[in-house]
Amino acid sequence: MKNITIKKIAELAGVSHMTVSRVVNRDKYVKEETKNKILKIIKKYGYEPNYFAIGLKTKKSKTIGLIVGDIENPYYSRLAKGVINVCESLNYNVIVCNSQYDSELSEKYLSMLLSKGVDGLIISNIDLKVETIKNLKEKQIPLVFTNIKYDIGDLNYIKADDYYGGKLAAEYLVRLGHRKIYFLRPPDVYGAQERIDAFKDTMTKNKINFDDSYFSDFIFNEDDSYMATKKFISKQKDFTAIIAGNDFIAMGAMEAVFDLGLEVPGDFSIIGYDNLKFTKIMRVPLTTIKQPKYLFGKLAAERVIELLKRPNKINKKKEIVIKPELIERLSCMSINK
Amino acid sequence: MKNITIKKIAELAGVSHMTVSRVVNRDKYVKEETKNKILKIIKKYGYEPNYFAIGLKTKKSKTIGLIVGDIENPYYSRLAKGVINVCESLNYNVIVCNSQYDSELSEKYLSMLLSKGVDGLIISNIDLKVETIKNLKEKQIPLVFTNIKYDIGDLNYIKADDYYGGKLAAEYLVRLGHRKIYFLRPPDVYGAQERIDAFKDTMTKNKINFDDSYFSDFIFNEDDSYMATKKFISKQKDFTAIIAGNDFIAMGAMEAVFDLGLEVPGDFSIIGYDNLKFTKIMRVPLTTIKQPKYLFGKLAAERVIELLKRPNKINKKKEIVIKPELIERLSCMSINK
DNA sequence: TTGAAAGCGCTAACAG
DNA sequence: CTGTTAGCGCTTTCAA
Repeated sequence: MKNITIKKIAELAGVSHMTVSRVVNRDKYVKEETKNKILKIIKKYGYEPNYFAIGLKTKKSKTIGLIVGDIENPYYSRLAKGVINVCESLNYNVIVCNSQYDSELSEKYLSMLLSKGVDGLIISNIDLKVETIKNLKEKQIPLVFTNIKYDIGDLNYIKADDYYGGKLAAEYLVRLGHRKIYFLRPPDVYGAQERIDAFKDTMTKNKINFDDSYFSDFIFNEDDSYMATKKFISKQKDFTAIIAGNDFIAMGAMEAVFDLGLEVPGDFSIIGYDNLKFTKIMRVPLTTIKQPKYLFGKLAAERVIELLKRPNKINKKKEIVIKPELIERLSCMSINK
Repeated sequence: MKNITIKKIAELAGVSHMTVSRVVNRDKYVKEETKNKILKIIKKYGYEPNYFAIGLKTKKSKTIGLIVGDIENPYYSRLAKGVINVCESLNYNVIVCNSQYDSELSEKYLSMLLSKGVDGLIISNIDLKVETIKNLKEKQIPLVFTNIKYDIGDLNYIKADDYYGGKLAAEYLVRLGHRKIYFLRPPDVYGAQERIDAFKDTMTKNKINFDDSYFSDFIFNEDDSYMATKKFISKQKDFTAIIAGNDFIAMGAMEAVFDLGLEVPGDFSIIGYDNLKFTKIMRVPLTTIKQPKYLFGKLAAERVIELLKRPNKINKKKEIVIKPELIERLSCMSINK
């Protein structure tokens, strides 16, 4: 019943297995008549070519590997959707690995993916060892990074213009008259530093003083953010605005402000980052910076598949940069007199 | 440089490739000395056994297939995280397919997964043809369904007690004194009907009249819900509560109520379903029914891997039922005098 | 404890 | 247009 092989089909059709192979692979050199006959038998017995045998010969898996930080985070799940939808429409499957932001785990999953012969790799915001990347390059495997950057030449990137995004947020608050702006730092992901740089540059350009006390430690989730916000507010009373490293951080910050009996945006203007879905239905709809996450995934998938179809391009660098966008809602207000 | 095979390692070590195979597979019948020598060479040349060759012989892929409705939906992404984390910790990878709630696509992805020789399958809330399921059963492939049910015996399920969940919601509102409760119906996923039944039973038991006008059409997302809510409120003025089929539906409903200049819970009590993360930071923190989504994924993965290790159990039915839980927040109020 | 032989199911290369 | 041969890289079986 099971395991119908190409040979059995050939036998049943009274031809050699090669003729069957040709039919399966749509080779044109098969007589119409023989072809139809074989097709009928294939259908009747539900023959499916053996994936491993094909892989063994062709070294192709029709599978793409995707490593993300945390698939539950809407940022990644939307990106993953972009990747999966594109891949599936082109008859590739995607193995999703959840690194939990752990770079050792990332390395482990990477080697699992490699050993499964994935045809291409999309690595999202994960920090790998430079040595690992170099190995990957040597292996000539199509490789696209999203929102991360390495000091190695000729890699493929899909990334947001984070400096620009950071500037968008900082300039907006400054324009609203804010001078003392607290920065709740996101984890040390790619882009974080550029956004901090943009903040500092904006402050400097506008002749606003600031120092290290304007920056929190790394904040990993909304609970961290809640604590950090309560802490800084209790210490310093003259801040009027908060830049949150991402929307979850903004969420925690907003909760903290409310729990202290203060108002958003009355006492604190808050701006987030990412424009996750929930931001528009928050207690105070959140002003934030929009990142096209689905697009990151889609472009990354398209690029990786292009690369695997044209191996000569693999070592050509390509960088696609996407501009983020300010989404104004109600969590920021002007304090200009 | 590339493609170091077992034979090359054998040659380098001056043994047969079988001895290398034994070392790789931790067979004990290898002299300590030879073993170490081979291990050293393996490490030196970075030898990795070829996945396809192994698969061709063993028919095992160390891969699990997961089909979800929409990976971007927090319900599925959290479930997927449960699946992925468990699988990865046991050295399985997972191919994630995004069916977009389309049952034809689901069938297509299913056959892609099958042709890739996945060792097991987790199918989440997706409606497949009964015939397809039967085929799957014949193939003896480990198979676990989450939150869906078929009229075929001896299948493996991980599911929530949806009747109980529905009852929880309905009884809660009735207890608060509500009599005219509008039901915003979720898409026709598994469990939806049981929750509606629970609602009807609760109403009947409490001698509360209701009819078809108490139920909306199927609602697929927050925008649908927004429209549907505006519509029913404009028509009927005496409803005091809304049961939303899921939290996104509740989100749309709440927006609509506010946009009509009405209050939650003052004019309408709203209860959601799922307890997604964002519900606690909504404009009015949402009372909802908690479903342990990570647990669904975790249990499904554990079960599927158990099954593939004990093939004799594959056709034994097992149903794990999880009780949902009421999470009281601020979106419902008592109207008892 | 080790090795030789066979073969998993397919495709590439060539011959007819 | 069709068939033969060889071999991808490994494991299973059996023999030594």
